[in-house]
Amino acid sequence: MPKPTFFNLPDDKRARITEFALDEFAARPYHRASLSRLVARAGIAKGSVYQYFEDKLDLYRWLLTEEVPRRKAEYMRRQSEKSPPVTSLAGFLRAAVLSGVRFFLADPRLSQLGSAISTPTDDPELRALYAEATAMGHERFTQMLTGLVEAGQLRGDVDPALVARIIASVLGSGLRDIVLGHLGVDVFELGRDRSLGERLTGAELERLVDDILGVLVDGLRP
Amino acid sequence: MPKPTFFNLPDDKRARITEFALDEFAARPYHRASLSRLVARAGIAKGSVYQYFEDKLDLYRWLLTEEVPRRKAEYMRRQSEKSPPVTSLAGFLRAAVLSGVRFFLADPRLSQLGSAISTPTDDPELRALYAEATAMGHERFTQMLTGLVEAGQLRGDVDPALVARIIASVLGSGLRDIVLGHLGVDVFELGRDRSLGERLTGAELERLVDDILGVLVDGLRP
DNA sequence: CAGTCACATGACTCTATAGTCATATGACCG
DNA sequence: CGGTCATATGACTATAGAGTCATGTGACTG
Repeated sequence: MPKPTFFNLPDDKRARITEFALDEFAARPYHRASLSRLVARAGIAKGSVYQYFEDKLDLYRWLLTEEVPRRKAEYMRRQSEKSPPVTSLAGFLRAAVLSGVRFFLADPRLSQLGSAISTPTDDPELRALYAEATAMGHERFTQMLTGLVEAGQLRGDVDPALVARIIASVLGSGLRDIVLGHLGVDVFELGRDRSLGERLTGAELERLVDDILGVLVDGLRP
Repeated sequence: MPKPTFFNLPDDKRARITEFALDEFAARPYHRASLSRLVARAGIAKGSVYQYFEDKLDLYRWLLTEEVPRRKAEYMRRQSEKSPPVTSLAGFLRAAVLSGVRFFLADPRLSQLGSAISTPTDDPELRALYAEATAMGHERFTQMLTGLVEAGQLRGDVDPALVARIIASVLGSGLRDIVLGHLGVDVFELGRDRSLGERLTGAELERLVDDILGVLVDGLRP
């Protein structure tokens, strides 16, 4: 947890530091992210970081478990207000896929950071952090699927936890790879130049999502 | 490319160095892997590494583009000799999934290294290396799928390259996550203690694969 | 005005890395 | 035996990172 000093900071200064921290930790894996570079860019002294946070991991943990989820939830809330509630499998998945891609394109930094929790790491401390963050999302997702099975919208002959993992792998890293492959760019390029994401028109996006959904819902059989 | 000196080495010495190099680069992402640790474990001098290779990347590139594919191809060849040739979609996918999981469990080190090519990286040199290695596999896979469409085994209304990506995401990182989630272990734990993989019995494996295939082939609809 | 308190600073320590290089070893040859 | 050539070595250099700490600053207070 950040120290009180961090929250006592003037809003604009705290916001500026947060932005540069998001930049730094989204652009590089944790161990390659550099506090020296962060402070140089943000225009603060090295020692100040340790006035605000316990250490590097404390800063990263705060971004990952507080700041990113807060921003993502806000984004998702705004999205879901625009569209009607869904009950069908296709509707549920369509909403999930579309908002996933849109969030991804809207702020690649955030989803890059968010997706870090599903990458394997050799560092035990990071692993614990990632496991904690992953477990929350996975459990909520499995519950939603169980609801769909009970409503007769989803085949019930397969373990919902397994189905959750399959869908998660397609909609998680899989979706990222598909969109990036379609755009012909790399996550880190996208992070540096957000306008690259605008290459994907609304119509192309719908087409892409419908194709993925078609395969997920109806399978690969002709 | 390794220097001639490396290939002039006595077979057992070269093999020992290769083993420790596989250990080191499988256990840690490239930038966290340490040549100092490698030479300490392998019992050679730091300078010797530079008698054998241009630099760290040269060693890593050799492992990734020569040694790992050679070993994987060997493994796959032995596997396919045991089973009859397949032409149906289900048969094709079943063989792909089963051999994928088995290879994964047989030597987590190799598949860990092999899967590194599909992880995003901020390092341009690594990205070029990974892109080269990925492109080869992806193209071959798309061609096989096109063949299945022509044989009427696979729906043809969706871009084969997209289907290839969906399947690849499920059978690639997705499959890894599913098996690991099922075992309740982590790739790096598995790499350190190979016996963990034996917790998954043959029957459980078949069941798991059939479930994944069922979802892939028939879709999520009840 | 003197004192206190929260915050800011950047030079510094400690540690680890990739890569270098002068020197040594030892097998083989004339 | 003397010399040459491939190979081995580990102390050393250069670089970069996280984290520390003594010192400074400036606003508010009695």
